[in-house]
Amino acid sequence: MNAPVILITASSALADGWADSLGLQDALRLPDLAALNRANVAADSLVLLDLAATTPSEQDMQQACQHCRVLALSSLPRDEEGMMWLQYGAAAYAHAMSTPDLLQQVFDTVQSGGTWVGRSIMQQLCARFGRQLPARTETDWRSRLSAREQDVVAALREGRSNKDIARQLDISERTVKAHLTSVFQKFGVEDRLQLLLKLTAA
Amino acid sequence: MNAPVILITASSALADGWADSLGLQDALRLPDLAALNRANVAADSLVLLDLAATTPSEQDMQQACQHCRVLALSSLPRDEEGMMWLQYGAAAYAHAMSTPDLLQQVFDTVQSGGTWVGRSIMQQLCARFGRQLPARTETDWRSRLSAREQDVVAALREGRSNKDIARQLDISERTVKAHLTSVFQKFGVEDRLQLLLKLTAA
DNA sequence: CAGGACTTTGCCCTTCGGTACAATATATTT
DNA sequence: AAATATATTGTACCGAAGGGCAAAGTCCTG
Repeated sequence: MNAPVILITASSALADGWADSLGLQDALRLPDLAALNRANVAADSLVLLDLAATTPSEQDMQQACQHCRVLALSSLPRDEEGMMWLQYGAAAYAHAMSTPDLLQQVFDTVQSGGTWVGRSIMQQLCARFGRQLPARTETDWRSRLSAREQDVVAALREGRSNKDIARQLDISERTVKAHLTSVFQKFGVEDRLQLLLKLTAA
Repeated sequence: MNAPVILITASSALADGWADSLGLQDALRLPDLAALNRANVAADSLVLLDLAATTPSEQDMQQACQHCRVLALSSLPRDEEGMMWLQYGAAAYAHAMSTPDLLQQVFDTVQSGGTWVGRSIMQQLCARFGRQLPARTETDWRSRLSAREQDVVAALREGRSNKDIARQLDISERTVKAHLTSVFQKFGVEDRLQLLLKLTAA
C-alpha cells in the first residue's frame, strides 16, 4: 500500500543519506525533475527533491507537483522559496540535510496524506488570508515581561552589550544577565540573537 | 529540551487517551483555555486542546496561540473550523480521537517546530494566495557579499550558532568565523547582533 | 503574616564569539 | 606571470554571554 518513492538529486551522497535515514535503499533515483516527468511513474508517488542543484522550469514544477507528492528539500531553506513550492502544490518543504528523525517525520506526514511546513512559512501563509493574524504585537510580549525586563530588552534591541546595558540602567552586569535569563525562559529561546529574531519576526 | 505539555479538555477519558498515546502521563491538565491564560506557563509550551467542550472567547484563542503552540483537536473536524484556528496561529488541526500513530506524528511535527494540517485544508490555504509571488528586494545587500558569505548570513538570520552553521555548510567553525569577520567589516558592525539589526532594519 | 513575584548582586564556571597571525588552494583578472 | 579575490583551516588568546548557587531586599495579595 505504500506509494513508490523517488529520489531526485545530483548528489549521490545526499541520496544515500536520504535512503539511509528512511530505509529506502531500493528507491528509484533520478537526476532532475525533467527526468521525472519523462518517466512513467505512478500517480501520487512520493518524490524527494533536492532543490540545490536543479533549477527546474515552471512547467516541470507544476507537472511534478500535480502528478506526485513532492517533498521539496532545500540545502538553504528560505521562506520565499518554500512559499513558491507550496504554491505549486508541493507536499512539504524542509531542509535537505535534516536529521534522520526529522526527515522521517516529514516523510511519514506526507505519506499519510498530510502536508509538512515549518512554522514561519505557515504563519506567512496564514497572514495572506483575510484579516491580520495574531502576529505578536508590541503589547503582547511587553505584557509578559516585568518593568525591568522590558528595559533590558529595549536596550538589547539596540544591539547593546550586557556591560553597556548595565551602565545604561545603572545596575550590575550580573543583574542584566539575570533579567535576560528570565526573558529567555519566558520566550523559550536560548540566547539574545534568537530573542531578537522572535521579537522582530512579529 | 522538550517543551512542557498541557492537556486541555473537560473529558478525563480523552486526556487519558492522549496521555497514553503520547506517553505523557505527567502532563499538566487544565479544564479550559481561560485557565491556561491565567496560569504562568512557559512560552511555546505544547497545548493539546479539545475543541469539543470549550467555546473559548476570541481573546483567549489569540492569547493562547500566540504564547503557546496549540494543537487544536476537534471531535468533528471541519475545514472552516480548521482554517479559523490556523488563522489564529494554531500549530495543528486534527481529529481529537486520532489513532495513536497519527496523534504521535502530529505531536512530533509540532514539537520540532512544524505545523500540521490535513491535505484539504492545505489546498484551500494555498488556493487563497493567488498568483502574486514574492517581490525579492534582498538583492541589494546580498550583492555586496560573496556566495559563501551569503550562505553564512542566511543561516545566521535563523539564529544559528557558529557551530551549527559550520555543520550545516559542512565547513569548519573557523571558516564560519572568517566569513563572519569579513561580513562585519563590509557592514561596519561589531558583532552578529548588530548585523542582524542592520539587515532587518533595511 | 505568609507566600509569591520582582529586583538586585556576588562568585565561579563553561561555552561562545571575535580576532590576531598565520598558511594553502583555486579562480579570475590584469 | 602577477595580482587580486575568494575559500578554507589551524592555533591561540581574550572578552562576552549565559547560567548555577546563594542571598539580600521590596512590594503586593490572600
